[in-house]
Amino acid sequence: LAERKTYFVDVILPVPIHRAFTYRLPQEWENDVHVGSRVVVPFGKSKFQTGLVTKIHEQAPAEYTVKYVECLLDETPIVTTGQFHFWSWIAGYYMSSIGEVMNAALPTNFKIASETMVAIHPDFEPGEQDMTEQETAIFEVLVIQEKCDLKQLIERTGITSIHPIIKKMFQRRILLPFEELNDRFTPKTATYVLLNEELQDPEKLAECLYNLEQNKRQAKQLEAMLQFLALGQVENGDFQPVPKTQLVAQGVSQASMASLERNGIIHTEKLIVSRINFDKQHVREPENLSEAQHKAYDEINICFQTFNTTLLHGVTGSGKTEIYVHLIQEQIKSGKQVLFLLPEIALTTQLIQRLQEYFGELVGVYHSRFNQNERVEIWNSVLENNPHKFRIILGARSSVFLPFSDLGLIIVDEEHETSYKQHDPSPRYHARDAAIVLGIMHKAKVLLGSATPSLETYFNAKNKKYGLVELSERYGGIRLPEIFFADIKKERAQQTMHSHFSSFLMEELMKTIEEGQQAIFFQNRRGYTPLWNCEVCSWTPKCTNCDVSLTYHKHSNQLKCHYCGFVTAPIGTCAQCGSNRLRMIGFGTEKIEDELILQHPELRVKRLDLDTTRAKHAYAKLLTEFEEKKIDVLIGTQMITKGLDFEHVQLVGVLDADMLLHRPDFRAFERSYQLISQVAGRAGRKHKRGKVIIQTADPDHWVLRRVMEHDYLGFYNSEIMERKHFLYPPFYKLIDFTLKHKDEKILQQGSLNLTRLLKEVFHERVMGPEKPLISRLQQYFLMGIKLKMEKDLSDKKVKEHIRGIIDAFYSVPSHKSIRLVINVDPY
DNA sequence: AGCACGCCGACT
DNA sequence: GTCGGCGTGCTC
Repeated sequence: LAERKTYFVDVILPVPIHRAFTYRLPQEWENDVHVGSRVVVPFGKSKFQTGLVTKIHEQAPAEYTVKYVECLLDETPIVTTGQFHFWSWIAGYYMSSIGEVMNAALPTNFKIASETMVAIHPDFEPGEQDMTEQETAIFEVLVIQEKCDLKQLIERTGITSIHPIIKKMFQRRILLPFEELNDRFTPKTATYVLLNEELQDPEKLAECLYNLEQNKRQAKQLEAMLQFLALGQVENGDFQPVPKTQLVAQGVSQASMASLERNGIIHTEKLIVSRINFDKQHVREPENLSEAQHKAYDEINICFQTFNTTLLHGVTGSGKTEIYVHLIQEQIKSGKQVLFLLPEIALTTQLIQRLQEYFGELVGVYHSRFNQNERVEIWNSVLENNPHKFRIILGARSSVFLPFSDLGLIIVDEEHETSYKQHDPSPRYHARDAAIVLGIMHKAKVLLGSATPSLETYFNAKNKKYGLVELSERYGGIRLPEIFFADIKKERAQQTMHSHFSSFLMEELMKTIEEGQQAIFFQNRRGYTPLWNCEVCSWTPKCTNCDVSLTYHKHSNQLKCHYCGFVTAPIGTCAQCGSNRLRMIGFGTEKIEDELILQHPELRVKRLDLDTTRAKHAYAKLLTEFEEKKIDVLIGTQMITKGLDFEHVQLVGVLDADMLLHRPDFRAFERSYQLISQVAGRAGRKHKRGKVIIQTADPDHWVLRRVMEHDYLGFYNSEIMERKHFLYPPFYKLIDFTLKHKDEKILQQGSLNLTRLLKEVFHERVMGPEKPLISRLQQYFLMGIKLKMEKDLSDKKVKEHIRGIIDAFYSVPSHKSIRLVINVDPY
């Protein structure tokens, strides 16, 4: 009798532990398990988790008793070996665990845990499928409960080994993971015209058309019907719904459609316009490139021969997108996959639509706030390298994690955007930098695009690490806006200020409105007043959980903490000295809105910031209203700077440039240059040059001068000198350590100890410990330590050292309760 | 990161 | 006397 081998699997679990977990594999799955298959495993005292198999072996661990794999979810891998390499790079470089990377990479619906909610599949028809006794038991619980997590389901049904059954029920589309509907991005609906059911039969349809033809009074209806049939016809002779707007565009009148509906031939329905499926019939050829665009396109291709990564530095409105489209087209022709990265907010814009018009269903949109089932669908489609679907992925930062196997090109649009850097849950990766590494792994080319490149990127391009292509001509000959300064200091002295508005700005606003045009006011701060201040003792109200002064929101009449969400009622008297002389310092979008309305009640003023776009559809609604000229002045935070083009914006006002410039952060000037240039780019139309007015107390500030002259290179040259002088990126690499603890004493001691340990290895490269700007967040005191390192230090060694130091740090009992956050390349 | 186990204060 | 606070240590 041959001896049976026992197999074990090493599994990645979504926990911040730098260790592999070994499980024993039941015999029944020995032949089906693969590296890259998901398994459900017991983890901890009473929980289940989804893990990913990284290794199959026969070495039984000696020091502990191994648990069994509970359920094998995939008979074929869902993650490629290439992805494992990429994940390890992310984990190593950004100092997170591989489990955390997995967590960021996999769509939620891939992960089944004890707390996963399941529900009955909406398409499930009762009686259609035979169910076992156990399946029926599960089903019945869900009939009553609608949704239920797996832990409860085990309790209610008494089935101990529930995962394999759930897995089958998912596959048979009886159940699905339950997902809360996301309000902000609910599916877009449109009215569609459909053929009535009985006319789907070709004979009936022919008869119907004949009848229409016979009756001269129904000529219009016949015409409408023929239009409809032409638009709706698909290859196999069936008819699909046609958008009503499309029929109207073809000249079909509402009246004839209504008649057809009355005669029982057609009907209309509100249908969801799918974001990922696109009608093949709309595919059209990309526009031809202008001469300048064509030149840039050729240069990019030349750069790609020598460089993995190339920067396309194109001024706003130079038509970078058209160049991207042509590059994508080339990749598609040679059968390659394309990844197109965009900042989170830009994903809601016209760009998606435009690409879908060119590439139809080859375009897939991958966005954390889209439906999770759609995400799984895209994942699987990319994984199987389906040549007809989702060859082009348009996505936010997390789309670098898709299972590409044949990637030819990665485009990172608006490369300088800070939202490419993940902040909160670890891994704190930068999608642009990760994309470059991904490109190298795939031998794919990477194109970075921006009108205002990050210093790092431009530095690399200048130093021949990346290719560089400049596109300085605006498409269609539209001129860059003219930029002026409103000297706040002077106007204050002359008393010509109208509250926060200079008379210069107001005069220009009135001119703009008289000409029937629109204006955008930019103030990068929401709320009403960021600071209340007692005139007597200079006390300010602060958050009880964070070391942050509270922002007053007038509309809700609340004092809010923008860091933890703490809310309290406004106070009339100083809590310290009891005086009632509280004055407001600074201003946010809300106050701008209020005062503009107060001064000009005739203007239609709206505000676009986090507070006004939280509600369902609010963002899209505001934009449409603005587009339709139902708003004269749109006041907004940086949300309005992102990739939106409005036809009628003639004036852009930057209300407080100084606030941007004087932030205590080494990137403040860079951010200011980028933000102001971006808002400025919103001004101007086909026939008239736009105007930008920047309110500042220091109109001679060199950064503002460079903005005014549209002189990126000049800005870059000065700023890069500063960076070099003060040992900042791109010359030096930064790693931030943040320690958190509820007890300030313990934190202080811990910070000093960690600093000492770091200094033993890194010496003068260690800065701190220092109280960060916000020294308390959500009841935790914070302490910061910075590491500034020469670029040529071995990254691997640096991180090995840091690992060792952290282990040494946590071996001290009193440090165990201190939380440590490491941020590599902080933004 | 969760989460169970375990040791000290304010309540029936 | 207990219920529950969150400090500590573990997860194959």
